[in-house]
Amino acid sequence: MRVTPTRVVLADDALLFRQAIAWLLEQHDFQVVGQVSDADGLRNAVSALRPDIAVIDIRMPPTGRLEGLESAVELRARHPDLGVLLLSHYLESHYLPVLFGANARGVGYLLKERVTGIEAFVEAVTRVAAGGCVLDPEVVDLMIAARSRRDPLHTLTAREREVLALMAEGRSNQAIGAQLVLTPKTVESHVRSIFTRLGLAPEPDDHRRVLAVLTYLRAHH
Amino acid sequence: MRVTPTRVVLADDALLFRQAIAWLLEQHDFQVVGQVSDADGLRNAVSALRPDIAVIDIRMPPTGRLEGLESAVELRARHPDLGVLLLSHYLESHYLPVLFGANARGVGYLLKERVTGIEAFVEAVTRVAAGGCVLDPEVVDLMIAARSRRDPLHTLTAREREVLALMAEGRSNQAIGAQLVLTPKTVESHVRSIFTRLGLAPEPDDHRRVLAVLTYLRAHH
DNA sequence: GCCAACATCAGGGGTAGCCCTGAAACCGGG
DNA sequence: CCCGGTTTCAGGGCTACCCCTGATGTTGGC
Repeated sequence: MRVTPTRVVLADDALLFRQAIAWLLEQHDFQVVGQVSDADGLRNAVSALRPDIAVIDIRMPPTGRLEGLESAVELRARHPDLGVLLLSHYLESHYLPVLFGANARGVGYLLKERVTGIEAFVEAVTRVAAGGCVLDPEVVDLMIAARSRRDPLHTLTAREREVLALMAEGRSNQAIGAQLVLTPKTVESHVRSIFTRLGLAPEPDDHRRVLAVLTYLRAHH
Repeated sequence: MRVTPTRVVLADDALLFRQAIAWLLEQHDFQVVGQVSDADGLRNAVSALRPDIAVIDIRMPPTGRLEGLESAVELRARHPDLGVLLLSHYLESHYLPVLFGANARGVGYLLKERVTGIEAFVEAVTRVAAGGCVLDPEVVDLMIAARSRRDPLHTLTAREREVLALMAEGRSNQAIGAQLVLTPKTVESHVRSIFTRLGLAPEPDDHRRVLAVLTYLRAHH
């Protein structure tokens, strides 16, 4: 009952891997309309063939550049309806925000070694081609981490922000407790909670109280 | 052999004192071209008579205003070559920075009760009229105190600033020692020295490490 | 109504960061 | 040449700040 099969363009500089994926996809009723090995080819193929989805391998270290990611960003801007599924060995965090831009429709990012099975991969291609969003859990973790890096104070509770504000004024735990009417133990409890929430693990080289104050000051310009 | 005597304008609301100073200066080959008793008179006299120097008494508490000081600031801005010698009973610290502004050429500030002798006073008038700078030692003390309040880091040694810079990055004493090749004990020694130099007494309500970091950050915008 | 998150606090323990004194080496200036 | 300031460090002590677990009451959402 399939009227038109999903049209796929494959981008990968490794011929073998490309062929393998193409064969795999065609076994699952996809139509691989083009295979390219570099960013220019990808651009041209998408413009000429108008596929439903581009499956792009980001092959970077140590040889290649980030051209896969860069052209992915470009493609999403130029072809809003195009699905883009990225495959990578590593997690390239730098381009994630710009890649998703405003919306996360028709985009995917999978880590190769974490794709458990063929079914999961095919499922991902289908979902992305249909405008869905498929992200490796690790990618999700990293993005929320990045968000909380942008405004780490939003992860704190109101009370914790009060305590941190006083810490940032150079007050001692004793003084904080006196001002907020808390026992010293409770102040310590809040301080500990602040540390963990700000992602400040107890490194021997860090003075976490100062680091917490610094993040607080940065968030308040 | 004096071609033109130094031309002086005297400003003081007390007639007796004014006359006494005028007589004293004329005994020492100065030419007192004008005597005034208020700020307006001073302004007009300087504009009309173009003296080399204005000797101004700041007569304030409890009656008068700070008009002497204010007009002194104004005069220095309007007449860059005019010497201005201020006489005061008290030390008025508030106007000192704005009084000196960019340069301290042709300006003087003496405390009456600390003028030891007539020779010293005459010498001061001469120096200021010639574009020099005469300041009571107490004034100097107060200015450097103000400067060290404005930039407390200048009171630190080079090594202490290195340590404080690392503290301001949230590093622990251990990490600081490792980076600067110091034993932990030496780091502690520097930290203690930084505290005392920044005037951070061991108050139970203060977290001095944070306070030291804050002053460091303030000094670096 | 229950569960999760928050806020409060206690008990009990470790140690980094602080205190003080003292001392040695160096260096520049009166 | 000695003297004050800087830099380096040790010994010895104290406690504020940190860790962990666990308990209680409150709140808000499903």
